[in-house]
Amino acid sequence: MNDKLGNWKRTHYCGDLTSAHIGSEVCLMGWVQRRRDHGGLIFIDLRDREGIAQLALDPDRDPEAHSKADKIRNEFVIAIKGTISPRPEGTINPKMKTGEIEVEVSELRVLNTSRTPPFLLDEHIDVAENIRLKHRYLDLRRPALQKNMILRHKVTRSVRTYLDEQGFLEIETPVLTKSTPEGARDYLVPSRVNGGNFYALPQSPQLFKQLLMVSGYDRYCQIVKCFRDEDLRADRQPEFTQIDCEMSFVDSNDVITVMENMIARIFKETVGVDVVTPMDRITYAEAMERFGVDNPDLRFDLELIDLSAISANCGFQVFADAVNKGGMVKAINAKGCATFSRKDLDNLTDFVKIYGAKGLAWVKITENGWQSPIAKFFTPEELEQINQTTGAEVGDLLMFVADTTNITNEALGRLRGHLGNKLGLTDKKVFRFVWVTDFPLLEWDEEAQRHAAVHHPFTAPRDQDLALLDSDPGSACAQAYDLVLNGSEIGGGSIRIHDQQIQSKMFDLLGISKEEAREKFGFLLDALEYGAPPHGGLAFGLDRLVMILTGSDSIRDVIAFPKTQKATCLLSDAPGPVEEKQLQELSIRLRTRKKE
RNA sequence: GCAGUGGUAGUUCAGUUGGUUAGAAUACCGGCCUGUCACGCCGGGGGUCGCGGGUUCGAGUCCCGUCCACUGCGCCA
Repeated sequence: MNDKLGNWKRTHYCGDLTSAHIGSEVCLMGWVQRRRDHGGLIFIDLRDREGIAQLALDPDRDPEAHSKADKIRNEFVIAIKGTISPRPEGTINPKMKTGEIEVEVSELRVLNTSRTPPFLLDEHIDVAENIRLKHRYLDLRRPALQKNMILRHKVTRSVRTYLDEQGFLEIETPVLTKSTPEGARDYLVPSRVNGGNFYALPQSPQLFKQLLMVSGYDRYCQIVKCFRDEDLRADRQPEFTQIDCEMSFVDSNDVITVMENMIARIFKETVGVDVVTPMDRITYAEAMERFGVDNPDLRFDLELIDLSAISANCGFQVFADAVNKGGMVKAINAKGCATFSRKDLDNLTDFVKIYGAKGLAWVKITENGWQSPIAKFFTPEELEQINQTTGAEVGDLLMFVADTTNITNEALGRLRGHLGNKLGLTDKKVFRFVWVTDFPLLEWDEEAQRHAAVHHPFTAPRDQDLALLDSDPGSACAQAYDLVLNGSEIGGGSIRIHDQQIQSKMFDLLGISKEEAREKFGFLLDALEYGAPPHGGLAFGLDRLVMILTGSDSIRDVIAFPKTQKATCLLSDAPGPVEEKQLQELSIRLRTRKKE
């Protein structure tokens, strides 16, 4: 059966071996990636978290080890002692990091056997995700995921080193806390001792980090789990990790500077990329105008062009109506895309419809002018005006959306991103950062017929916009900033309100009564009255950041034990039912109970 | 909650107009093989066609329902 580990000590990781080790006696431990049995000679690819090394077992050199190797199968755990030797002439494997050497095995111990794994743990194997998730401990044994986990570790190590150097203190905040109905849906935890009452898991440590500022810990940070009970996406999990920071006696520029230097440090130390600082900044208004979204991907152009002025009186009713009803007409000029087929264009039309656009007008610019279903609606002068404004040249494809401002921007903005991908303009090795600043403070919630905070209710308005809170609150801008990387929001923050009176005014604007504010946020309002310093901060989404650094398409590939789209864990089968007794202790009676 | 895609051997997939015993590759098992590296050669075993119902002489294939995974919309201060 299995051998004992005995007093063997591992001397090297498989992946670390190089020709510099030739002649060394080594002891390796790991998993069998693959066994190649030539009848006489047996090769074993031994894998550990750092890589793969080839073991050579010669029946003449060590018959005992060779006969043990005969029975070894994939994913057995073995330990070997042997000598590093150069591979014979002509058998060097340039595809392997350790391909110049192999281990001449002298002794072999089988530390454990393995059932045949449900899937091969090779790089090139493609397995359905539900099967990977069910056997996550095997999936995590694959080199690709191990690389991701190791890189994730390096990111948090960089963050902690940098923030420590900058004088930040890592302080933990409660995980069992109070439900705040603003924002995302809370995960609730019933209290046994206080029957009928519930804790909430934090959506972010927002209030506690502000309290820490009041307490004088003027630079706080925490790498912290946050929870939001909302539906999942490829880049969204219900529990996720934030790099959370807060600083006192600072303005937006101070926060941005400290944070972009942290990002530069991370990129240098994890992927060896030099990030140029200071990073670009654009205002929210400019982002919407040029890109239609507040998280623009600056790796490519394809900017949105406003044709509202030209369209207001044009002969095409769809365009004119959109503008005259207060909406807008915008276009994208996809250079050289006049070759798109009718089917391509139909697909793009379906794409913009997802975002509420009623359709996508298009024009192919040919030698003979406009080739387009809408060409007949425009006068030659109007055609010329549109050509000039969009910079249209022969071979180009113009695409138009005419709708409300919001729908036009969103539909074309998303189409821009979609085209960027389709046209291969989104190189994953390129990292383009941009700070988006001056977000609106409030947005009008049509359903609730009141203002809602764009960021959160503790975000400070710009100093110059304070007066607007009384006259025209909807046009006030916030001291808020998002960091966008390659079209993905990786972090966001703001200067907070530290003046209790302004905070009260914000609650008024948000339609939160004095009583309600006291009940929900009383402890914060009180704290603001005891010498709260000016402060602000920011939180990065660690998972998304690592996703981009590793080039992953799914957030699940950078989380060790992620959840499915229905927020279940296929490995542990969570969530699951509980004993009736447990429910009784929690004063909970279920409306329905699944039959066991 | 909604829309789309998918679910057939351990795994990745094919399966025509509804028609013989549901195939391939790979993995697995056995045999052979002393320089392979996704080794090779020979042989073998392996299927609740996601689940439930219906139509039919006959369903992997058509219809209804349902479950699961993924992508997106709504949602996510």
